[in-house]
Amino acid sequence: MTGDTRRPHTGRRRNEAARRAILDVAVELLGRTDDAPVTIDTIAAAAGVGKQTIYRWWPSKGAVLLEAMAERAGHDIPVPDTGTLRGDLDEFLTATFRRAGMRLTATVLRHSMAEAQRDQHAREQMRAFVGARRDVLRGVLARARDRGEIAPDADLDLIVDQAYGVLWYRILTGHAPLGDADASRLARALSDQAAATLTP
Amino acid sequence: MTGDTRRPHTGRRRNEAARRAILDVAVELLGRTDDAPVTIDTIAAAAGVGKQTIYRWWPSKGAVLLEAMAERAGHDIPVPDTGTLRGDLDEFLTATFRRAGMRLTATVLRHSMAEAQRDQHAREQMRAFVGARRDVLRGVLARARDRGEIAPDADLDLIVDQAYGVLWYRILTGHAPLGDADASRLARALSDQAAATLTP
Amino acid sequence: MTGDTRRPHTGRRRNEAARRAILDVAVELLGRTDDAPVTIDTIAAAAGVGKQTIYRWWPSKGAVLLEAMAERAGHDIPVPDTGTLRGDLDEFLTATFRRAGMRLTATVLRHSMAEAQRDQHAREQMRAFVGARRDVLRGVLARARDRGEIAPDADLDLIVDQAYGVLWYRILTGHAPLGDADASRLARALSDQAAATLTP
Amino acid sequence: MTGDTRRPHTGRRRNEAARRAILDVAVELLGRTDDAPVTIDTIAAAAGVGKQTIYRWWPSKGAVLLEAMAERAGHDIPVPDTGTLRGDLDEFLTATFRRAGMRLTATVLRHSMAEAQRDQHAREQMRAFVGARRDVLRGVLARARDRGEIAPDADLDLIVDQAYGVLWYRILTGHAPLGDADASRLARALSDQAAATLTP
DNA sequence: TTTTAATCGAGACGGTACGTCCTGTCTTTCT
DNA sequence: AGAAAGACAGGACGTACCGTCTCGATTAAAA
Repeated sequence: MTGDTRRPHTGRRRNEAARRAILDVAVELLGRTDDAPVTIDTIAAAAGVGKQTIYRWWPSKGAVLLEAMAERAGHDIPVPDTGTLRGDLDEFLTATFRRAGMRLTATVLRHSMAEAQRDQHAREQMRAFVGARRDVLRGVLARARDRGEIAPDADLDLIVDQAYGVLWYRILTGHAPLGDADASRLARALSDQAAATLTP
Repeated sequence: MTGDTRRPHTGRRRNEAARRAILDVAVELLGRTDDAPVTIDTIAAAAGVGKQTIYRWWPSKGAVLLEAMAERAGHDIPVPDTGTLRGDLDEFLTATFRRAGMRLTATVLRHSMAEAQRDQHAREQMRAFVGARRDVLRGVLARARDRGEIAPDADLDLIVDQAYGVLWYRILTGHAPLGDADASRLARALSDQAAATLTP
Repeated sequence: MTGDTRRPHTGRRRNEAARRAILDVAVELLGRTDDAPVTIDTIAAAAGVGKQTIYRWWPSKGAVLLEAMAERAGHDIPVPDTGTLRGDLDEFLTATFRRAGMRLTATVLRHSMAEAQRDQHAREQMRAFVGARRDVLRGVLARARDRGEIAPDADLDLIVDQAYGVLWYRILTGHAPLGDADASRLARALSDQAAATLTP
Repeated sequence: MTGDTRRPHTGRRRNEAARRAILDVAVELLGRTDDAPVTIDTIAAAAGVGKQTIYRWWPSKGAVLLEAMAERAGHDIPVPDTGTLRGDLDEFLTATFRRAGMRLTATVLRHSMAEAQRDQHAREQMRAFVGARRDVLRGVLARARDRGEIAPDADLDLIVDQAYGVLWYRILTGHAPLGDADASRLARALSDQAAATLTP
């Protein structure tokens, strides 16, 4: 194969430090409890960056915010392997709820979801983020199915929705916190639900 | 004894027609699919009303939107009475999902929840709205408990959270529609949860 | 002629106290040095009067302001009679400059003239007020002409304009105060001017 | 030695075309006979400019209007040099009255003076404008003094005040136009005043 | 004495302008 | 070519004011 399509890319290369600063500042500003709205000018100023540098790499404000959110809220929830569905769910939901229950993360998630309702780019990124988290949880359930812990007619997507539904609903309305006990109780209820057969 | 709460109230009285027009227009504009954001100027113009008339009665744009939303989304979901928890839940969730699944209502709910994340007044009104809907569903569960259909240690709040959690989660992320089958399956799962004792 | 078009005018009569309060408050507010604009709401509130009571009797804000101004600034400048033009002018201009030089009056005049540039009613009332003051001064000059103190070809209108021109110019631009010495010097210059014949 | 006042000034530079458009539009709108008040929104729209671009460079509406006025009304009145005070005054006042008597200019002057009564910034700019015009006329008088045409005790400021006083007084009240004959007669009267000694 | 009509204080209303803020683009200079 | 600085067009925000329109209460002449 001779076709070397490598383009030399003349000119200055993207400044990775700026990218980091922008995303870090975005998370920090999004996480503020005071209702001061997060603006591009604020982000640029706090990151010591020109506005154009932001718009060169992201299509809109929402896109920046959502990428910042996804970075923070998506990673480092380990995929558990306790051997039982209930154990796996308990561990996973506890870790997930703990993370989402942190004040900073919760605020970031709240405002990101709000942004996703207005900004098309943010909407798509939220879709991708949510899809990725769902896939992880579905993976846990799929493993349990392979172990025979799950009824063949169980609606796994609904179970995933129940888990993340409780999480987002509480974060967005703030009517109750996300506690460890809630995670455990929910884990038990959902594993029971997954095991139940449809025939009454 | 007639309660003499007579207040003299000198001066012109609030124009009820204007109030209606404002809320109606707000819902109509909120429900538009095109992502043109709903503006106070737009509402005022479309309702044939001065901006000050809006700000005289509502503290912020979000407050208007939330009141309009609550009026539309809260009412006319009947409280069922089939005699069984599962039947009641099925009926209630089916009606609720159907309503929330309507394109107009869903759009209104989405943007209302987004607004509630930025606007303090909207936030409080969303809290009240969500609380009222939860109370209705809790009432259904409480009646079932009186009939002995519910385990004494069941966490009713968590059950309510799952029901509305699934609803909001799907509306906000749009990853799946709210179908009748979903409502029924969820009704069955939740009634089973409620009935289950902790000691398996 | 039998047509008695007298309409008896049943109903409540105009409240003279309210009229006085409105005009007094208008002068007081107009005379404030702080640049807070004088509004109808402010006048009404300070006079303890409803806005409609103002608009029932005056066609616009400017009309109220101008009437208030005219009341204050027009009266009680006595028409002098010293026997000579120079003496009359000195007395009249000194009294006029003293009155117009008072801080309160000056501020009222300034803002009235400004109002007269925007408000049609105010404009007409200013025209009438200015005309009346000019007539008084022209009267002084006419008397002097009857005494033979004035050249036949003197332009009395121009002399009047010079006198009031200096007054308004200084009030409006504030570049110099209106002092007694100015009045006297101007009186002398203008009486000389009136006496001079055109043929050099 | 070249003064090295080099300031790097990074960033986009002020758009001179926008500045011109704003001032031109301001004059044009100020000069309209219909009494529609001149609005910042109107100026911005007619100049094809965002409102912020106006407020970035001028502190208030009045400041824009006054700068536009000063540009139009101040320039191109030549300083005469006929050799005699009377000739100089005649030429200067005739040119000045002609310019101020133009319908457009008169309207602009009227509304500018009105604005200067309410707006602090406009007030200061009016002060500067008036001062500059006075200085020019004082220059004419000073030259005549050097030629020995003026009495040592003449009050030159009062003479200047009479000239501009008549101008503004007529423009603002509109009780008489500014004609060439008025200018000439005033020129003669004022030159006589300047020449007269106090002790006749 | 009752009726009728006009005025009053209070205050909501439609409309318009204000001056601020924010978005996403464009321009300039430097690296 | 990328970056910081910052001006730009556009447009929404929430406030202020104008002049009009109720509302219930008051006051005076007419019936």
